[in-house]
Parts: sequence; structure tokens; C-alpha cells
Amino acid sequence: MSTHMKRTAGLDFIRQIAADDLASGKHKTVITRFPPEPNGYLHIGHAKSITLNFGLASEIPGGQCHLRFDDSNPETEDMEYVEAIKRDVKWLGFDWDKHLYFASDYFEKLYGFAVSLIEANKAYVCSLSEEEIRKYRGTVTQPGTDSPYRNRTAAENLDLFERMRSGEFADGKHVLRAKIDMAAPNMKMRDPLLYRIRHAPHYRTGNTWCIYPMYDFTHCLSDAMEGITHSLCTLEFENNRALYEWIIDNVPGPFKPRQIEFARLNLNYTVMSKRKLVELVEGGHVSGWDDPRLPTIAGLRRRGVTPESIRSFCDRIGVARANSVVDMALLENSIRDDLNLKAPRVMGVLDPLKVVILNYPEDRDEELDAPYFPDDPPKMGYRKVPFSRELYIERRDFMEDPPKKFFRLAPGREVRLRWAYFITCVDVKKNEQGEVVELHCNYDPQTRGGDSPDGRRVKGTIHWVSASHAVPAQVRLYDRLFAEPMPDSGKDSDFIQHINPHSLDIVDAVVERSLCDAMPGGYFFTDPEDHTAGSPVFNRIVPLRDSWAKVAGKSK
RNA sequence: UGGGGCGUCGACAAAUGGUAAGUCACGGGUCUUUGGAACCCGCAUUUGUAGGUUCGAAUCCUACCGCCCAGACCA
Repeated sequence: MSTHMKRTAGLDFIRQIAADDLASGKHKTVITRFPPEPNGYLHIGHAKSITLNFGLASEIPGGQCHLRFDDSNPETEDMEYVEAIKRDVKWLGFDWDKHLYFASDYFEKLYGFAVSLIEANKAYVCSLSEEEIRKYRGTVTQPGTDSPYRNRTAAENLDLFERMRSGEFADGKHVLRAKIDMAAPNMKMRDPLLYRIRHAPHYRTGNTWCIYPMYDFTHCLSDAMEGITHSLCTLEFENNRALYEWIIDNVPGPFKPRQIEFARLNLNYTVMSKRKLVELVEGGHVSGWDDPRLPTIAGLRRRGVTPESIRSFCDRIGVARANSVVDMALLENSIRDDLNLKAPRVMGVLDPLKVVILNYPEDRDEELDAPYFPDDPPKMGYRKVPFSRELYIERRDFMEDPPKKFFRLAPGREVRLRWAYFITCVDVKKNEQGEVVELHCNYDPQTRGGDSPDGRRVKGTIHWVSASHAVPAQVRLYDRLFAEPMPDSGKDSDFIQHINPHSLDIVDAVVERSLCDAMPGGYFFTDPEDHTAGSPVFNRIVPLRDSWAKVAGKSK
């Protein structure tokens, strides 16, 4: 596959290691893998890992990235997630080619490796209870103590392990453990569990197995069997690396991958942990895993975020070992950056205010040319926009008593209707409550298209839609899901309280009949689930940078 | 805790002993059919702190400080 990444900085430390390994001849190419567990949806944090693994492999001749489902826990995994993950990885623009693997396909081989460990007297069946095992393990500051079952003979262990497999014992009755060192300062090395009994059907292997390998045993050997050269994972697996290496070193195998850890992605104004995402979905705080406010790939896709902008974002954040929190503004900028070049511009009015052009003939009606890309008209050409005596403009584009720096419509003021005419507000109609309900304006016929022959200029240009031609639409204004930069810094479920009450505002709008993707106030996307030609539904992907709003906020 | 990591601009992040890149954010400006976009300018005399080595230190050494990981028969 081709390289999507346009890298801006020097090589990150992982690419540097890969380059060094190629230069030294340690490896001829680079084989990486993205190893999700099929028990949940992918989010933008996974996107970082995906772009790293697939991106790195794509940059090296002969490089390849495997998609491997790390499915050794029958109780949480499901085919639904496998399909969702495959779809998301593809959508992000990556291709595992023929290299789709499942750890569950290695169960028999893994069992064989376990047997070899037992034969070498490096693993034993332990019959302590779960609680006892925990107690024997010691603590961070105190060494553990040996299990009384630690010295069972290889023959005894072999027999017990075989009987574990055959289903003779209940869950929790025995486990297989590596025989390493109960006093090791790294607790991961205190005779870690390798296999547990679980009488549960697996979504792929059904009832074939009732013992399942643990992550630490499964992952390193899967990597080794696939010839993974660089096994990239996040920082929390740092303590597992010694075990990763111990297992590979103590099992008959030809290949030894290198595990390298990097910092996972943290983004402010959102949450990324699986538990919290589940709470948002199941608690009904969002509409589902693809709610456009969620940082899930499915949510971002539904919102209208492009894969290119996600890849660009991942490139910009870099890869390092320091824990960090990336500013949501960087993601938003990556999105705008991409959309600015791709989204055709059309006009829409979110909060309609009627405007009557008094000097425009009642029976008249005309079509004006408007470019889809104002900065580059040839890109997509022009469309016809109907104009007539009655129009709608955005309510916030009018102020009866405008502050100094408000350049849009106000009584007596002239502004440009984009791609149409200059109009001057001559009268303001209000209802009993004193609310502005209609504006009366006059237009200058000489300014058709938006330029005045006499060269006079107007300071404001506003969007509009011809009332009789307007298409009603529902617009969903999405914003950051949380109002706090660090919503999960508190305890437990406190983060729910920090949900931004305006993370979704639904408004009835009118849009021009040539429905497209961009309107004032942001970039929009037709909702893939709910949008129809008859009743349009638009999602705001990302708001525009709006310095007026900032000025208004400051003066308040 | 005789464990494992990490500390460079508000946020990310380069710099591999030779004199602190880039991006976002922020501030100013030019231009403009939105105050968007584009373009220009500014934004770390200093790299957690204190010493030391060196002609020269973000990079090497020592000590200290701070933060993260070190629960699960989860991954």
C-alpha cells in the first residue's frame, strides 16, 4: 500500500529503531501488527496505533502490518466487534492484505508451547484459589511466597494440564503458571498465570476449549509465530516486557520480536477509556457507539470527519514515550484543514429571519451563479441559486442596535447578500413581544452578483435563502462532548456531570435546494443514518473559527 | 519500594555534545463575496532543580524534586 503519511518532523523513536535495524542488517524489512481485542469499538486512540503500525510498515520496502484479533477471552468477545473493527481500519485507509489473523487460531499451537514449558520444568499447575494466589503474590514492597504446588513434577503437571483441557475441572480449580521468581521486583514475573479454566463458548472456537491462554502468553507467541519484527504497544505494557521476553526465550521458537512501548493518545474534552465509553452509551447519554459526539471511529465517521484528517492528526501528534494530553483544538484544526479543501460551499440559514425586498417585483424570480469553491471556482464550477422577493437570513446576522464592530445587517445599513445583491435595511417589524420577526430592505439592481459598479464597498456579506425555494432541514450542531478539559480527572462516574449541555443542539433550518456539505457556522455532513432527500438532516462536523463570537464573549 | 518509565514554549513535539525545528493555541498585520480561508510577522537567552565534566551540555555524570505504571484466573 502507499504511504498516506506526510511526516513533518524527524523520525520518531520507533521509526528510528526500525531504520537502525534495517541499517544494521538485523532485519530485512519490518513486520508490525495491530492487535485489537474484539470486545469493543475502536476510537481515535486506536487510530494512533493503527496509523503507527500500518504507516511504519508502509514506509519500508516489503513491510507489512498484520491485523490480528487478540481473542483469548471468550467471555467478552464477539464477531460483531470483529466486523466493526475491520470496517473501521479499512475506512481509515489501511489494508492488511492477506494478513488477517486470530489468536484463537493459535490455540492448539499455544497449548503445545505450554506443554513444552511444563516439560522443561518452567511451568506448573497451581491449585491455589484465586484469592490465595493474590495473597501469595505479595505486594509492590513485599516479595511473594512460593505456591505449595510449585514443585509438582513435570509428569504430574502434564497430567493435570491435560485433564484441565479435557474438562475434568471446574473454573478456577487450577491454573497453569510460569515458574519464574516469586520474589521478583517486577510483579509480572512472580509466577504469572498462563492458562485458566473457563467453561465458556468462544465466539470462534465454540466449545472446543475450556482452558484459555492469558494475554501475556498469547501475545508474544502470536507475534513470534507471525514473524513480527517490532511489536508496538502502549506504555502500560512496559512491565510486561520482561515476561514477553522470558516466554519467547523459554519456548522452542525461531523468532524473537522486539516489544516497544509508546504513550497512548489522551485528548482533552473527551474520554477514551472503554469503561467510560460504555457508560456513556449504556447510560443513554449518547445515542450509541456511533454518536457523532463520541471519539469512536464510528462516531467520527458519522459526524463527517474524514479519514484523511484523522491520519493527518495522528501524524501531527507524533509518537513518544512521555505521557501527554493532546489539545482537542489540534484535532479540530486537522479536520478543518482537510475539509477546507474538500467541502463544497453552499448556503443555509440555521435560525431563519424573513427579509422582504420591497423594491423587488413580487412576481419576479431569478437564478444567480454561485461557485462551490469561492477560492477556487474551477474546481467544481457554479450552481444556480434562486433569488426572489422574500428571503431568509440568519437571525444573528442582524442586530437592531449593533455594537461598533458588528459589520452585518442593521437598520439603515447596507450589506451584501452573498453572490446576489447589496441590500439596505429600511424597516424592522416586531411582534407583540418586541421580537424582530421580519426585515424590510431595498436592493440595488446594479449590484447583481455582489459587486457594485460604482465601486462602493460593504463591510458585511451574509448568507441567505430564497423563502419560496427554501428546503427545510434539521441541523444537528455538535460540539465537544464535555465542558471540562479533563472530564475524567475526578472519581468514578463524576465525568458524566461534565457533559457539555450544548454538545448537541438541534435546530430547524432552511437550506438552498442544491444541498451540499458546508454552510455558515461550520462544516456540515449529511447524516448517514437519518438524512433523506425529503427531510434533510445535517451534522455539524466542526465549527468554524469564529473571532466575532470570541469578541462578543469578551465584551460580555 | 536496592522495581520499571517519563520530565524541552499554554498543548503536542524535534534536536543523537556544536550553540533550542515544526504544528496547534495565542497576539499583530495584509488581503478577502462573512470576522471564514489564504499569506506575513511575533511567540523558550533556555530544556524539572542544583551541582559537576567539557572550549562548548537539552544531550554526559551526580544528587534532589515531580508525574505515570507496577489490581484482575482482562487485554
